[in-house]
Amino acid sequence: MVASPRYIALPSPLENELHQKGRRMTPQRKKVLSLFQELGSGIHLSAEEIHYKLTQTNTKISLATIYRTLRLLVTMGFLNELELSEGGHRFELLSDEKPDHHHLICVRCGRTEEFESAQVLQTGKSAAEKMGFKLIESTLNVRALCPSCY
Amino acid sequence: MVASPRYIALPSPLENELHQKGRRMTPQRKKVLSLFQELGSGIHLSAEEIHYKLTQTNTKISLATIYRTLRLLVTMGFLNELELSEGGHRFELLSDEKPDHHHLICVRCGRTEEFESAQVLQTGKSAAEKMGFKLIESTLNVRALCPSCY
DNA sequence: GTGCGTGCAAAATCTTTGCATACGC
DNA sequence: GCGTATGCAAAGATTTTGCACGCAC
Repeated sequence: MVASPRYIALPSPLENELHQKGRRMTPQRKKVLSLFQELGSGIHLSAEEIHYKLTQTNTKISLATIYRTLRLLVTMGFLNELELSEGGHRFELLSDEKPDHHHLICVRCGRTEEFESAQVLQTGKSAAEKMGFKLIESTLNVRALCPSCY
Repeated sequence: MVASPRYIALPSPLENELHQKGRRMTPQRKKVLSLFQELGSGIHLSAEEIHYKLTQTNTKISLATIYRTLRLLVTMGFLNELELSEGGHRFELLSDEKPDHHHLICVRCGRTEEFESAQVLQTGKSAAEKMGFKLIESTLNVRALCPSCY
């Protein structure tokens, strides 16, 4: 399946958001978000990996700033924080094209595939309603072994 | 028929498992598993919480031993390791009665409820099949706000 | 110019590990 | 008694924070 990359609007949504809250667009923040956008919405990165990749491209940024930026971007809804397995959290770009995507994780090699399911959203919704909770999101993690690992 | 009140010390499943692998049942391991069994299968504990609770009941056990024991019990299939939110991993007793249970988590106060869903199992199964993976388990995490938090 | 953001290093968490001792079997 | 398990403390790994300086606006 070939999902054609969609073009993003002219004024950066991140910049707009920041300015509305009296905060600033900086080269570091731009770089972190750009990295995710270049790699696409199916990619999961750790703070260390982001640091490494940006350093490779001659971007000067400290790990502390990356952590602060990641927290900011998650709070603002640009990134999603994942807790799939050991070795620290990972982050992925949130995309309107895939509002309801889930993870199929190979427990041996860590390979991760995404899939979508409207059913899951419905299940989460009714579970939340039944207990009087207000749904934010549902995430299905499927732990499995990939073809190469069994 | 009523036999004389003789108490036969039945070896616990954990003890059996351990002996089969040339390992040992120790008071510490007994205590950790007992704690989970006393609290029931819907309870999620962190290593620190386990340490605190056992220390409260005059059990002498080090945090390092708790970490080692938790890893052991997860490997042996007695406990399940959860990565629901920040602040470290949590563990829960695995129970045959609830093979397919999921989590409804309040993102503000951390309150966690469990629910079951055959649908989810099916969704995970077909996702795994479609990619040629072999399913181990599916876990649905529903992030939400509980009635007290909104 | 104001005050938010960054880099640096130290601190805070959470978890693992080396080693000598204790103890289950 | 043999060899695994434990306790302790130190080391690791990951993430946060205090502070002075720099820079976006």
